[in-house]
Amino acid sequence: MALSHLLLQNPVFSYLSEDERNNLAELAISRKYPKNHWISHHGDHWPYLFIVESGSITAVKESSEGRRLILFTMKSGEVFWGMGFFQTQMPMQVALISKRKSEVHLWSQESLMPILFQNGRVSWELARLMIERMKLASDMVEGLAFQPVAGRLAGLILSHYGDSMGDYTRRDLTLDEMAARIGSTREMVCRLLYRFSDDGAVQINRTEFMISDQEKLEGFARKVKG
Amino acid sequence: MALSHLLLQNPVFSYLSEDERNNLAELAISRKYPKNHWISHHGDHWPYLFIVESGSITAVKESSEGRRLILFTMKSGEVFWGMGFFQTQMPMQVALISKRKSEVHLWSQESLMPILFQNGRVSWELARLMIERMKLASDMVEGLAFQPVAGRLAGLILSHYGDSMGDYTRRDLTLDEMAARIGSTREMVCRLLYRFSDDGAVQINRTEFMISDQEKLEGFARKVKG
DNA sequence: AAAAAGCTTTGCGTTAAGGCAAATTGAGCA
DNA sequence: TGCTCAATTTGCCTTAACGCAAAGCTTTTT
Repeated sequence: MALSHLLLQNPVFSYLSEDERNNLAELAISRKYPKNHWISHHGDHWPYLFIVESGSITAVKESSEGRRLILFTMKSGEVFWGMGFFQTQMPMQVALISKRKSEVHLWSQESLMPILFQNGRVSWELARLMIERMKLASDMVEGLAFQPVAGRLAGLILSHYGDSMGDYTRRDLTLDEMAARIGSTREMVCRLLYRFSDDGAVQINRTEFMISDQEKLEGFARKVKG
Repeated sequence: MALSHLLLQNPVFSYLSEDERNNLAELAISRKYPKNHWISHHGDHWPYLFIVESGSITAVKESSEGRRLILFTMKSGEVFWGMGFFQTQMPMQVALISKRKSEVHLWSQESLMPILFQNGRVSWELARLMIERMKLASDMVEGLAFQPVAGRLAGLILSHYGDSMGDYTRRDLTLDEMAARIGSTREMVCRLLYRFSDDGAVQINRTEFMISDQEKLEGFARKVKG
């Protein structure tokens, strides 16, 4: 069965004994979501922890004026939890949305807590995972506070298209998606892409895209406000 | 002794047995810092966890252009840790600075880890504490991404001067400090304070300050970009 | 194949945020 | 008391970041 395999591979749950793992697999609630399903909303009480089986789930913040900020995306094998899993009164800080047809396995706080109390190593590894998320949040704060929009966009391009350096690739992120990842607007993103192009850092047309000068793009990414 | 008392009061370490707590107290490294001492720098490898005995420690990010962002301040009884405490390779994301003469008790990763492995409840409580920090980071991200500077300043005023609603108080934060807490500049803060004053939300002069209309200030705090 | 829907691109005007420098004022100290 | 130094305040000017709306392409649907 796929779940026990996921657990065995997992950097947190692999520290359970085989029995405990089987027990855990029993307790799991498995859910399938269609594309673009809202799994939870900002403000919800949602005391669950889950592991992604397949598909992809994004964590998103939304402003009352309709702006979006995409914080991160989770794929197969990744673990996430609602704030309410640890702090009973605390509501969700983000919405969770399945970007594609996805399957996840959930545990409620009550069902998982005994296992965590019993097993310090697993709790520890969970804490390590939280540190990684903290790092993401920390980087986001730093970007928003110190970098101009152009710098954040350059960083996004490098991390997202960094592999296909020098080749023309299909543009697989819409302007709106890019904007939501850096906290800006589609128009700004469009203008900046062509500014990067004017500077020779990238080549771009309506459907394709290439990083032509990594150094230059890194230069943009390093620029700070002030 | 003060440390064992701190540990007994602490929401994390109070779950240790008395023996374990005494053992923990033995292992602690106690340090006194003068005012404005840099305990660690951004980028350091700093694998420690600590509890504040007295004074106050602030966590700060700095940009290469000299901008500052104050993330939070810790006082007596509060616990914090460097990223390296959990993830050996991970450098500090913030600098730690003692704002006043302060004393802290530190534990290195090696000395504390066995206790955490052994004691799932303590690890769990530590995870809960991390969730609280995550909430702070989450709020900061939301503010930076969605609120204009005026909104962030209004929020700061409400949380910092909210107690002394309606009374003239000494201005105990400099413009630079306020600016560093909301990710802006002293000049902006100054102008906005007087704009709030023009709108009747606050009263202000060079040395004193009063919230005169809480509702109005909350109105500013609620405004969002877009 | 035509039409609709969804993205992308760009011109134009506006506002928020910031930078610099000079003037002003307090607070602490010689 | 008078002086020094740090913090505050403000005028003036610049730039970054938008917002809107009109085109212009692609992709999907009918």
